[in-house]
Amino acid sequence: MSTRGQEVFRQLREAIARGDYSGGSRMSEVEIAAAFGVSRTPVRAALSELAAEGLLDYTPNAGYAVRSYSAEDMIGVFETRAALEGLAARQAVEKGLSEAQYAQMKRVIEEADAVLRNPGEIKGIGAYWGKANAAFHNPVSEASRNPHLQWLLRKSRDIPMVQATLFRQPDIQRIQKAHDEHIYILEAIVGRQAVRAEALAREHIYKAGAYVVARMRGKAAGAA
Amino acid sequence: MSTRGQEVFRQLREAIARGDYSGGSRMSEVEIAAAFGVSRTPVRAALSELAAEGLLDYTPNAGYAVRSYSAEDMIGVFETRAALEGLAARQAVEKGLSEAQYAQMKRVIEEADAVLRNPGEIKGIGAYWGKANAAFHNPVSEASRNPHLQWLLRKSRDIPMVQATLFRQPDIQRIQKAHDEHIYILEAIVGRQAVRAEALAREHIYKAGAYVVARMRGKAAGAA
DNA sequence: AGTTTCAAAATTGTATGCAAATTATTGCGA
DNA sequence: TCGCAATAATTTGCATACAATTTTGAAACT
Repeated sequence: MSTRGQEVFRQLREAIARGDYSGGSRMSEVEIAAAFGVSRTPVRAALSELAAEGLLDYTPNAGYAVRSYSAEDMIGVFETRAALEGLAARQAVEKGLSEAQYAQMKRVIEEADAVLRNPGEIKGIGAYWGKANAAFHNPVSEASRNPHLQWLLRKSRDIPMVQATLFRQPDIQRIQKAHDEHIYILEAIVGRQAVRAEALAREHIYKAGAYVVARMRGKAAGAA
Repeated sequence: MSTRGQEVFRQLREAIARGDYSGGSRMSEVEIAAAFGVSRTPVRAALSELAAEGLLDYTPNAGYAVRSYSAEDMIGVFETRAALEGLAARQAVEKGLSEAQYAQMKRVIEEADAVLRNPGEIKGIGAYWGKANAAFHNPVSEASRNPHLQWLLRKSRDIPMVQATLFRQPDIQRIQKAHDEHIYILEAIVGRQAVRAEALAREHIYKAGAYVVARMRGKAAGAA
C-alpha cells in the first residue's frame, strides 16, 4: 500500500488535469487536508510534488496555486510535445512494438472505429475519447524503451486545461480526424517507416495543439 | 529571503549534480538534517522535490536514494536531449537572438578560443569548460522563448553523473571539438539557417552523449 | 473620497513526538 | 557453515503545536 501523501498527490493530480480547479486558484493546505481527512503534513508533501511536476506554482510563504498557461505558453508546450512524440514514434519503429503494444493500439482503433460509426452513443464521447487517446499513445512511448523520454512526455501531456479543453466539450469532427491520423501512425510504425512515423506523430500533436490554442483564444475572446 | 527547505533543496541539488553522492546511496533524513542544522521537516520537503525532479528515487517507507543511470538509460537521456536542444536551436532561429544573447554566446566562444590556444592554463580547464558550455547553451534555450522547453531541457541537463563525467577529468581534444561545434552552431543561428542549426545542435549533443556513455562503459569495464 | 498605517486574522514554515514500517542483528536449527 | 526466524534498532510517515510571514480589514490621516 502507498502513503497518504502519495494518495493525495494522485487524486489532486487527476483533479487538476481534469480541470476541477480553475487556473490561478489558491490551494489551501487546511482546506485540502480537511477534504481528505488528513493533517497538513501529507498535503504539503503532495503539493510540493505537484509544484515540482509543474502543475502548481509555488511562492515561498504564500503557498501554492494552480498554474495557468497563456496561449503562447500552450503553443510552446505543444511544439515541444510534438518533437517528443515524434521521437517516441521513431524509436518505437527502431526498437519494434511488442505483441501486447501492437494489440492494444489495434484494439483502440477498432473500438473507436465502431464507436464513431454509431453517432447514437455520442453522450460521453469526450471522456471515452480521452481514455482511448491515452490508450493509443501510451504504447508508443513505452515502445521507445526510453525512460527519460517517457518521463518528459508525461510532463508534457498532463497539463492543466488541456484535457478539459480537448475532451470536455468534444468536437466529433476533430475526433474523427484524430482517429484517422492514429490509423496512419500505426501503419507507419508497423511498416517500419521511421521517418514517416515521426512526421505523422509530430503533425498529429501539432494539430491538437493548434486546436487547443484556438479554443483558448476563442473562449478568451468570447468571455471578453 | 527563501525558506530553509528551498535552501537545502538548492544545495543538495548542486551536490548531486556535481557528483558528491555516488549513485544509489541512501539519503538519510536525520543525517542531512544534522548536516544543515535544521529539523527533518524542511529536509523532507527538499528530498521530495528532488525526487520529483528525477535526481532521487523514492520508495515509500524506505526513503530516498540517489538515482543511478545505466548506460542504456543515459543513451535515452541524450537522444531525448538532442531532440530538445535541436528544437531550441531551431526556435532560436525562428524567433531571433536578442543582442544580449548573441553577445554572451560570442563572448564564450572568443574566451574559449583564447583559453584553448594556451595549454598552460590547463589546470581547472574542466570546471572552466563546464561553465562556459552552460553559458553558451543557456542563451539558445532562452531565445526559444518556450518556457516548457526550457523546463524540460533543465531536467535533461542536470542529471547525476553527467557533469562529473564530462568536466571532472577533462579531455582537451573533446573540448576542442565541442568548441568548434559551438562556432558552427552560432554561425547557423545568426545566419537564420534553421534546419542547419537544428541538425548541428542535435549532433553536438549526440556526440556528448556518446562520449559520456563510452566513459561509463569504460569505467565499468575497468573496474570489473 | 482616497491613501496610509497599523493591528488582527489567516496561512504558511518549522520543530518535535509518536506510530508504523523497514532494516539490521541476534540466536536457533539443519 | 549456511539459512531462517524472531526481535531489536533504525528510519520513515503523520499529527500536532508553535513561530514567522503574509494577507486582510478597519481606523486614522491627508
